[in-house]
Amino acid sequence: MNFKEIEKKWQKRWEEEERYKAIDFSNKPKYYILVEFPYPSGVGLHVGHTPNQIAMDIIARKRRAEGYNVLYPIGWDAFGLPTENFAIKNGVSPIKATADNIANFKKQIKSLGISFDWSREINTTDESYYKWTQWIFLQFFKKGLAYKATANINWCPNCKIGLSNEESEGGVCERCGTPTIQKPKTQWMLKMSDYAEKLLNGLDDTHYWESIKTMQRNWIGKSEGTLLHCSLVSGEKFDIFTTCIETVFGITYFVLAPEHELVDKIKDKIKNFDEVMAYRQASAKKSEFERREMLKEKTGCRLDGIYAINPLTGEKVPVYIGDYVLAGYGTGAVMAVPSHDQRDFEFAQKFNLPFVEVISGGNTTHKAFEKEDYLGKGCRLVNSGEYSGSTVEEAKKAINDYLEKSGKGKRITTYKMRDWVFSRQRYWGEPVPLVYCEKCGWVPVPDDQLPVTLPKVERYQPTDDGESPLSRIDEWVNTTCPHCGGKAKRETDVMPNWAGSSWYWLRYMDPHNDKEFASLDKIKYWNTVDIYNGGGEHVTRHLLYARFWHKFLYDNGLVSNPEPFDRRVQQGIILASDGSKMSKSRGNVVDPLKYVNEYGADITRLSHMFMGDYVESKPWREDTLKPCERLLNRIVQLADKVDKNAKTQNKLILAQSIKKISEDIEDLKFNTAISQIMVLTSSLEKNEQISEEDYKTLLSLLCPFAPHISEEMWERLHFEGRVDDKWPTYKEEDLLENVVEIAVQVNSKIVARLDINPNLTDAEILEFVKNSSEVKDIIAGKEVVKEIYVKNRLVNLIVK
RNA sequence: GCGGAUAUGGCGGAAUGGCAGACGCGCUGGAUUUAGGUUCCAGUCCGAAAGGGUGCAGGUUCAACUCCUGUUAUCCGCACCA
Repeated sequence: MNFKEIEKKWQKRWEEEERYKAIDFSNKPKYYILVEFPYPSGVGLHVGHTPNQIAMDIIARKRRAEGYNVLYPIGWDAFGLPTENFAIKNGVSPIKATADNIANFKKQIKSLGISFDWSREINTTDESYYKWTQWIFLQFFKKGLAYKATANINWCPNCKIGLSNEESEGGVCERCGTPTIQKPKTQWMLKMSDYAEKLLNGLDDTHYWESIKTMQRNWIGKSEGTLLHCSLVSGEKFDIFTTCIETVFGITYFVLAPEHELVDKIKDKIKNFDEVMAYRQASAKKSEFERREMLKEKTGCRLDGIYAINPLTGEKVPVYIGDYVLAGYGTGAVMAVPSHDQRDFEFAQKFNLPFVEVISGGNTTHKAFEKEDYLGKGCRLVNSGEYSGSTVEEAKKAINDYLEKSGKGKRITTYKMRDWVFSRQRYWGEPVPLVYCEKCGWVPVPDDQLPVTLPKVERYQPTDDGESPLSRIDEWVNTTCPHCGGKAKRETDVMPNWAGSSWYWLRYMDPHNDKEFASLDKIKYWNTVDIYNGGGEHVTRHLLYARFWHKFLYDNGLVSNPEPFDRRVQQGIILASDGSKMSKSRGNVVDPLKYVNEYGADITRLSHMFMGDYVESKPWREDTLKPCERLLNRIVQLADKVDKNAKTQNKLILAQSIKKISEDIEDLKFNTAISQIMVLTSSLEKNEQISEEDYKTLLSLLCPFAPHISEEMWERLHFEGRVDDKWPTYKEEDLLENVVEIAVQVNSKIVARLDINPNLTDAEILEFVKNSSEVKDIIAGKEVVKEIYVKNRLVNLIVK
């Protein structure tokens, strides 16, 4: 059988008849399947990308056969660094590089016979697309959710360029190896923190995997605690945040983040200010990466001559700065209770600071007795003044009440999730559609002037002072203020790669609309994405950004549903054969086209899905190709046995297969679904003749996995209609068996396997088992104290 | 350090708390073939057997790959969650 020729024929036919086009407002029930749209890199589509498209294609094809109006679209997430760097290196324009890469990807995807609705293809770098990315950004701006703030960027002092985290991995510049430093830069921010609570609560309305919900919850990081107003002996005030106010009597020092503003305020009073500044500078040089990696060894610096007062005890304690305290979380300052916080414990040991145990019941000689250890265990306070003797829970409440009454502090909720740094000083992104006017400040570009198109530049590199290359084009930068008509300058930063992917599923619903990003009618019809498949690496950031944008649009009446995705599932990463990550630099990228050319699309698809559990990451392997090829050849040969006059002899195995394959597809267990197709095929092969109905069922079950050959065999045998016109169903009664083998245990040990009639009552079966020759002798003369019968599975007799 | 996951034959992997190893790969033997390949048939967790066996140590249960506690290793993500 020449699979490749058949596949070309069917792919052409599907395209001509627009077979997989999703119909707006169809009367059929809708089903929206989304795969993360790929980044069209120069490496080409590789087998790391393809499983998700194949897997969702299987679901899409099954759903269509079941009578759904399926939306299964595809597009390109094409802005961003890889293409920009490729452009710089090779001296081609990113526009051309993107177009070339997309053409390549498209060819590869089409060769696999994925049933995308190509009429809805989108590309984040098209002006007609990013016009709306800019427009949505302006809605954030108009609602006060886009603001300017100073944030650190990774800066290479040698290349004089801002680097992404990826480009400065390990704290060194990827290009020249120079250690990077943290450089403050004014940036656009999106106020995601305003949506923390909504993003948290909204998870309850979704059907994401529980592990994904947990990761999002942890990322949002809601934490309820106490804001405690503290002051230095010299009078200056500062706040700290703690979740463990019950340990307040155990404070033996305070620690501020190195960048904390209080340090500047009191610099005249710090005796060792030079030393403090040196520490601060050393910390600033550390990347996030280093701060994380170096925490085995706590570092810090005492503020000599500075003491703070414990607001509850009035006690005088020293103050330190230390970079284990982060400026961006809480208040950038902590109360240190070394007996009950492990980080404080380590810091105190290093700097020889005192320990005061205030929660009894633990041992604090070698490590801290932390809240995880004492909460909910009825532990009581000690060394805590009037609170000594109270339980932790009582004390927490009483101390908080006292603080609120006395004005020394209050209960607050904080979130770990930070606002989103939304500027990049780069070229290949959506220009931020704002202009700055001396008189009017930041003014949005009016809707009728959108999009602000990305101008052509000669050099794609940022400037030496770290500004976007757009800042070099004076005639572009200089413009007039849309508000007052005076002189103004355009913002030269562009948006991050994440922007275009934060609303793309909405554009698929109405991809050619030039009046709105998508019409509300169509949004109402397609509504929530029913299943969204992507990589585990996007579970926190992309998924939160996307939900954030969607919720913002919902709050402004622009979409009809509060959550964008109902189900979120993820595929395992396909690694190279040796278990390492696939990447161009390693030269271990596997091109699916290679297998399509050699074996054809159907076998390539089957072999991808047969490789193992879809959800687990695994190395690429080729040894699943052969068995899948064998399977298809066997199914083709089986056609010779099809006989118009034959009657079905396979009710049971067919019913079992329909049930198992249907359920397995829903559960993303494609590997076991294929196993069942193999089992069914083997079973049918035992027949001399096969009825048309039986063979049709086999082809329909195979179709989502291997659509080309299924269509072809259906046509060759002149069956009516098409193979995917309807999904096979079965009758419950066909699943009933006449004889079932059960295991028989005595004292939980298997002693026999017996065939039983499952229609007998439980009592009859137990009687039958006890009287069987295999069991009779073993239990003779003993007392049966317990009898367990698990239907159609086993009998366990407990005897004494 | 934190968060999420994973651990089963020579290999990939199956198993609503109920017969561990489905389905494959590989391997062994046989048939077909001038030969190789293809295809087909049989066997294949370990052990001679009694038995043993799902990373390791405990626990719950008539019964544990599955649930609980602890522990180790590996993978992914990360922004030291006070």
